Amino acid sequence: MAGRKIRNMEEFAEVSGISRPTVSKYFHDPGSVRKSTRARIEEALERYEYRPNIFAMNQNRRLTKNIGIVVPYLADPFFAEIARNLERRCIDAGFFPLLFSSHGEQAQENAILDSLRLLKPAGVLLAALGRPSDHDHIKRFCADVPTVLFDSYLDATGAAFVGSDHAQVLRLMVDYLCRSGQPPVYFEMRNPVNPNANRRRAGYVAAMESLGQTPEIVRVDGQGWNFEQIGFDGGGALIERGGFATDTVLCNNDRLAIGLIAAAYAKGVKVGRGPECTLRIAGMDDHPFSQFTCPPMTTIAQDYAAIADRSVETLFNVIENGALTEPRAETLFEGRLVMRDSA
Amino acid sequence: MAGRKIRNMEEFAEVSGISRPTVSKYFHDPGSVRKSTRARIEEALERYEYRPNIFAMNQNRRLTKNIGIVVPYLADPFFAEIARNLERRCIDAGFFPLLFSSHGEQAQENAILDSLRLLKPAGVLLAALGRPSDHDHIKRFCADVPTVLFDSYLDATGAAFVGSDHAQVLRLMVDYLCRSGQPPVYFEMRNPVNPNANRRRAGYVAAMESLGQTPEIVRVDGQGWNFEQIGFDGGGALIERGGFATDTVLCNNDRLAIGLIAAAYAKGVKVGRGPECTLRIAGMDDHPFSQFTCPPMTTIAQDYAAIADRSVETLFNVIENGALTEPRAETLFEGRLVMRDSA
DNA sequence: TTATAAAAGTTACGCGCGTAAAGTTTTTAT
DNA sequence: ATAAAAACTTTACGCGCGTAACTTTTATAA
Repeated sequence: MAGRKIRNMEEFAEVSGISRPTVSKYFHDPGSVRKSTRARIEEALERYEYRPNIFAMNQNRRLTKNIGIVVPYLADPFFAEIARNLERRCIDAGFFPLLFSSHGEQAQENAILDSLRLLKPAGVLLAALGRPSDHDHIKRFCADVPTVLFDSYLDATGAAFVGSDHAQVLRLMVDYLCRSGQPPVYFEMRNPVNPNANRRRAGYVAAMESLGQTPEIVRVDGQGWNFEQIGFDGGGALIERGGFATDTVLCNNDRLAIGLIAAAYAKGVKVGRGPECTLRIAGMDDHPFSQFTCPPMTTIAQDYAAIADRSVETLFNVIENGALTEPRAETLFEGRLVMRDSA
Repeated sequence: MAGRKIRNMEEFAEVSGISRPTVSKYFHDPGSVRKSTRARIEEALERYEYRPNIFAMNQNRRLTKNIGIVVPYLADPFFAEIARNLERRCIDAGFFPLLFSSHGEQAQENAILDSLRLLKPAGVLLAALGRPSDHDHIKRFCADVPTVLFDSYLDATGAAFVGSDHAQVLRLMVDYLCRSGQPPVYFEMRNPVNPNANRRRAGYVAAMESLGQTPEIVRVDGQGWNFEQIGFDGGGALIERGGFATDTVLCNNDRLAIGLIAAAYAKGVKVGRGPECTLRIAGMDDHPFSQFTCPPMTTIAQDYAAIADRSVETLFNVIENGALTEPRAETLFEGRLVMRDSA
């Protein structure tokens, strides 16, 4: 750690006594150079603390080490948690993750994809906005860059899809709720920005019908990603107007459920399974905060780590071998019922 | 929107009938070229949809348009929300934000700073890990890159600091709690990773003493950033062992309070100000979910938007004029008491 | 119309690195 | 020891763009 400052690979090659192309090779793959050469480079590396400029590297490389990660809304803890898992796995695999949030806006999503293209990423992990997305734009992007879609389903786009099996998830939850009490009413936003809303609703309807129950859907107004607030406001109004068709509510996602549970508390409605309770509320996602609602929320856990693992793994596969299967590979993870006290 | 694909500025210059250097000038500042030239370029721009490669631009530019944003832990909604605000403001100002999370690890923070240096960012907005940070590493970085620190205070590092006035915040909260009931016990983690823990504790002690009260601090064990869990576990154990010295608890931050409120609920302890309540719990930060706890949390709001605004504004100032003031500028925002029902 | 300034074009080099080709040295195998 | 293979060095060019120096064209003024 000393001496002159190293400004580029040329200078570093000089002080290490190795030619620049060989040094370049070393950084591309340390195992590709002779042991004695590696030793000399690594010794110099300790003395001079040089690191190649990753953005200059990417200029000529066919395969860069950049991985783009795009989520629709990063302030949503679900995506924050997924992103955290994805980043870690990319780093562990020697890649350089770059994280972007579309902030719920199509223009932003498109802009991110455009910028990402310039970064020449080895691959991209994309959770699209869903309905608000510019599908053509995304498709064009996927044609140029190896892309694995996750969480948010877009038809026939990208090299692979990793998400959750909403049909199974809803069946699981609806089964449980019907078995343990009154059939659930489904609670969602009227204009859902959440990318999976439609599939979940369909899953609910199918599950109810297969049990011989009539589906009952309640929709509340609200714009944007402030789900808790929307659940709180809409739920509160509904409770005041006499409550739901049954004593059981299944929310489209945990954040909506968090709002609804808070609304019930505010209105003095006891939530839970106990004898003195008059409302059961269930969510979906096993949001990081759902275990801290009062009462703790019964929900369906998505295996964040597994989704992240499989997404990254699939992407690396696509990067190395190209999109193998003609109809793109789709991995759907099953959910796990997390029994807590709210339903 | 048609014709051949434009691969670089050279090709675009060709189809627009303008020389490449002039085109380059146009992209640097559209107003710097003749009106007729600008018209021709913009016309070609519509026909061919070309955008310069931002990462190649940055290679030679003195001042790039990249802004690095670094937060200690992005899965924490507080930082997610701040990051969202910062990103938006950078985009609006024509910059290109790049977001990184240190994931609570020093090695990660250092690696991010190293990579960021290569991006030749115009400036960096850094919320450091705090205690776990490699202060020397950060200082060296700040010497090379215009950096505004925010939220997490590091002594004499960076060109400016924007954060909150913990002394004022604690005074406000302690005053309120003492005035409205028993004096608060302070609840925190034994080994806080949260960067502001020390200043907050000091603020608590000072505020209590100025009111003639004896500070009482309770510390719970726990590692990492899973604050709710730590608050839940530690708080639950404390409640079982007989509770706190007074009936009022002030938590180091909202997330800890969320856990503690959940623990109280689980143990059947009524939280709030009402006559039947036996525990008051207050937090700090006005975390996005704090209004949905049961009961809704009384806390101190930090003005996310103002902090983000000022941070970005300060950074732009530093970028344009260099670090003006010798002792770096420090902006401390006051908090606002958010009276809800938990205390 | 002519002088003059401003803008645009031309040419050339540089950023930090990838990478291919050709020649040289070292290692491994025979 | 000798041949073959492997690893290295040298040389040179390219990525997409910034930018400086110089020449030519265009706009403005007198």
